[in-house]
Amino acid sequence: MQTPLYIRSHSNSAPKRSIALIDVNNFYVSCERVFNPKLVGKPVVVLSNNDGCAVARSNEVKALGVGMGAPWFKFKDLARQHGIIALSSNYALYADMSNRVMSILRQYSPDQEVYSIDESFLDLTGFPSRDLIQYGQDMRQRILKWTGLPVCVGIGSTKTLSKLANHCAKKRPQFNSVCNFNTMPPRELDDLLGQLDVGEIWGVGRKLAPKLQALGFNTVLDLKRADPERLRQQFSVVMEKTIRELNGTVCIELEEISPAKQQIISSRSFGYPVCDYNSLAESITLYMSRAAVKLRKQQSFAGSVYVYIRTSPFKADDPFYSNGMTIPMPSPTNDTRQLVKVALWGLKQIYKPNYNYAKAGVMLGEIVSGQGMQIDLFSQVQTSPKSSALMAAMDSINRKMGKESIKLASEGFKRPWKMKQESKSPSYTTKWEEVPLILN
DNA sequence: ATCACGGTTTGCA
DNA sequence: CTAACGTGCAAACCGTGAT
Repeated sequence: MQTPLYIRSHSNSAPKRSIALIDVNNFYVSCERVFNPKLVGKPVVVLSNNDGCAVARSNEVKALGVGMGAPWFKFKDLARQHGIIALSSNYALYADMSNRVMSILRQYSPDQEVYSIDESFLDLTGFPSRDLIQYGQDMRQRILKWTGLPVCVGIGSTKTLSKLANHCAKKRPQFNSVCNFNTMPPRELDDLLGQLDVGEIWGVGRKLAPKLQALGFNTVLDLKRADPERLRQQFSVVMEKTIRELNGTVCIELEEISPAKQQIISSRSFGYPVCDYNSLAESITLYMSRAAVKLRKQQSFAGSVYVYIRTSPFKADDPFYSNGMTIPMPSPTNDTRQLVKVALWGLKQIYKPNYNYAKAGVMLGEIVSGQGMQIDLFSQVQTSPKSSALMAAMDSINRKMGKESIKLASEGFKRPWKMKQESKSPSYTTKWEEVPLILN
């Protein structure tokens, strides 16, 4: 079970970095296929919360032209024609599978940044560069064997380059799912970068790509050769960093410990339009409870609360209303009850009857750390021992007994507004009662 | 003219 | 059967009032 890990050799001069980006192919769809092999080879999409739009597509679905984020009701007909199987998202399953993948990857380097639910950076600097392709193949094999999930590995000297290498590993069969830019001859690499669209670059999206193209930067190579100073004027410091990273200068370091959030959001669209104050109040209570759990998990305190509600911007015949307000806390807190109370007060201020509300949410702001207590004299965090003991007890019970075993009564029990999830798979790995019995 | 601020918009994944 | 378009975060941007 223990595979030999390379011993990293450190030289005194700053070595060329080897940074790997490992990412699961079509992650949510692949998770579903692990537990339901009938889905293999078929066109499958996973829908966002509320069964709103496509957030993961199998290759078969991509081939049918369904874009990322396509609204479900708009391609339902196409789905029927081609037998696309649409599933609601099952975050309990994906989170659990993600944890398994991440802990396997952790065996391959002491320096890991978990970048998203399905992506991880590993710093492989000092590992013999020519062997890294084999090392990457090793990761792939092990993850496939132990979790059933297919991954691709991209390696480069910066995070931006490793992202691009990963893209090549996925799209270009000659790389066989592992692509190492660092072992390619410079000319060959530039030739490859010259074939990649500028929009493939990490941080260049829907808006920036056309702007860059208008300036004549069509390929990754074009941007790599751009003048970072000049583009910084025209765009921003982020663009300058991107260009330098394309040239192999590390500007974006691995963040092994994720920095504490400066703001924490919890919001949801409703399954059905909501008009009455009480339903809104229930949902706000629930969202604030979740936000407060996140806040305490990073051991912080919030100095302000933002609460907002809005109708659907898509329904032309319904009158539109959107409002929100920020409420400063007298002193930073992480007590659910106090935060909920303030949020509900805010809701009362912005609520107007007779609108069809489609979404509500809360945001915690002016977040300060509870550890360093980097707070000025006038706003000391004052947590009564009673409050923090209660919150700690709540969190620990919910950790042990499952989410929301204990909650405020005002969160509501019926939740008629709760989101639509019409075809969710069982939580195979986290809920016994949902696992189907297999007899014979 | 410049700054700090808060609220809003933009952009990305 | 209806009607139906996500969420979380940071950074940039922008108007305003104070200095």
